[in-house]
Amino acid sequence: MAKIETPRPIRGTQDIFGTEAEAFAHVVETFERIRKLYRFRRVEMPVFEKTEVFSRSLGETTDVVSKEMYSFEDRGGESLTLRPEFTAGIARAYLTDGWQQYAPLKVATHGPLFRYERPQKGRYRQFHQLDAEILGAAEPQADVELLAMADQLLKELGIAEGVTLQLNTLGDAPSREAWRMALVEHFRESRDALSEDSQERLERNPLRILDSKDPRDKALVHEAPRIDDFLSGEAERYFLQVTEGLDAAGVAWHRNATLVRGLDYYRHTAFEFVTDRLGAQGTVLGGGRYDGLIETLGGPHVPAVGWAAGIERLAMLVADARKLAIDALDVILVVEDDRALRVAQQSLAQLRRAGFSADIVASGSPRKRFDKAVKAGARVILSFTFDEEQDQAVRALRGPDEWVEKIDAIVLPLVLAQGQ
RNA sequence: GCGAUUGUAGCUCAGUUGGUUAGAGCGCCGGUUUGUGGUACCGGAGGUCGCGGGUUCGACCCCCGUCAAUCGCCCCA
Repeated sequence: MAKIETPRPIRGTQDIFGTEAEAFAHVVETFERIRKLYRFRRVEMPVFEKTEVFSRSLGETTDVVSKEMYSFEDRGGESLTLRPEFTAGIARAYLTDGWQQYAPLKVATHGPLFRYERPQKGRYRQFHQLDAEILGAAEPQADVELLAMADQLLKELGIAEGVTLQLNTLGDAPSREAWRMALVEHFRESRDALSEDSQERLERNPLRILDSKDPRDKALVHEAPRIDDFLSGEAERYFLQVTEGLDAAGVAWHRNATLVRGLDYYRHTAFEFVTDRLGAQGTVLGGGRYDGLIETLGGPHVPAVGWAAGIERLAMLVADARKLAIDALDVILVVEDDRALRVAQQSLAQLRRAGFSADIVASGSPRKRFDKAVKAGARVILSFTFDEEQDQAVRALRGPDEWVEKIDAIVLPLVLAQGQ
């Protein structure tokens, strides 16, 4: 007889369980609470979109679009793509669902995203992000508000220590373009001294050379032209207002003039919250301003800012910090004699209805059940045995008096009512 | 796509320079002890040693291939 082979999980997907799942839920719950404090509206977005939603807005040459998208044809022959990020889909909805009427609009969401990449620590093919966006707001105050929210989120998760906010400006479109050309010129001069990867980047995405980890590149990056020398007066003023706003809001930040973002649509403010506690995947939350994005989807000029945070990465930090409350179990029921099973089941149902978290041990060798119950770590152990003389089940409780009292008030009447 | 490391019981791992029938702890199941008890002991189920080739009288061990996981490069949250 042929053995049935168990299907394996898809590479880069995760089955999250136990402490990790609790940490994951804790991150999402904290985010939900905080986004309400900042008055961000909850939105639910589709997990897939027409491929062009992403290919147009992220830039055809970016790695995400050119080699990391899960794209497929549906039965109608249309090219669809599992979302690799939230922003593009939200921008699309802003146009197609008439959200322009609510501008400036603050929205928040979270859920799974998909990128075909080699999995490693803190990086998965199906991963999960929190996301917050402000659409239709050109003021630096919007950037500040978003960053303050991110900062508070990390603090309330108890993981702010060792996480720093790296902040930069990419300038407006003319500033960014002038800087880009100067960078290309600078790196071309010493092209042969660059790493192989960076020689490639020089053609495709020269800004990325700036945050290369290769020591050969680092030397050249050190002497590279800085964005500050290319900022227009307006761009400079904008950045100043952001940093002053952060100072006023009490959000600590560090200028990082070599911080760039991977996607084409970013302008002005760019930022990352970074830690060194997660190996190579140190970015825990990242985003910036994307004033040009909505135009690439055929819409009007709509200034916007947003960020996304990796839930898995946040959850790993939370778990490290052991900030999680263990599952509270109020009462564990033990059926030490199967003749007491009915009363136990009755009690279990009533206790749960009364709001106690409760579980039951009623299988395996009866003489070993009590030990199992003890190991469950409940506040109260409620044991059911059978009295031969009275010919009925009897209960016994152990635990702190106030708990025993409350629980017995529910259980005792059920025991007394047996057989009536 | 590239590199490094690792694949032995449900889990965590031993397994000598290649040598009889591959082990332990935990967990699970059963029994004994105790008898209001987180004890101790005994027993049981569970392995094609990731998969496929090769070398050898003989492979968990050596060689090749392959798959997977982990970590890193790239890229990103």
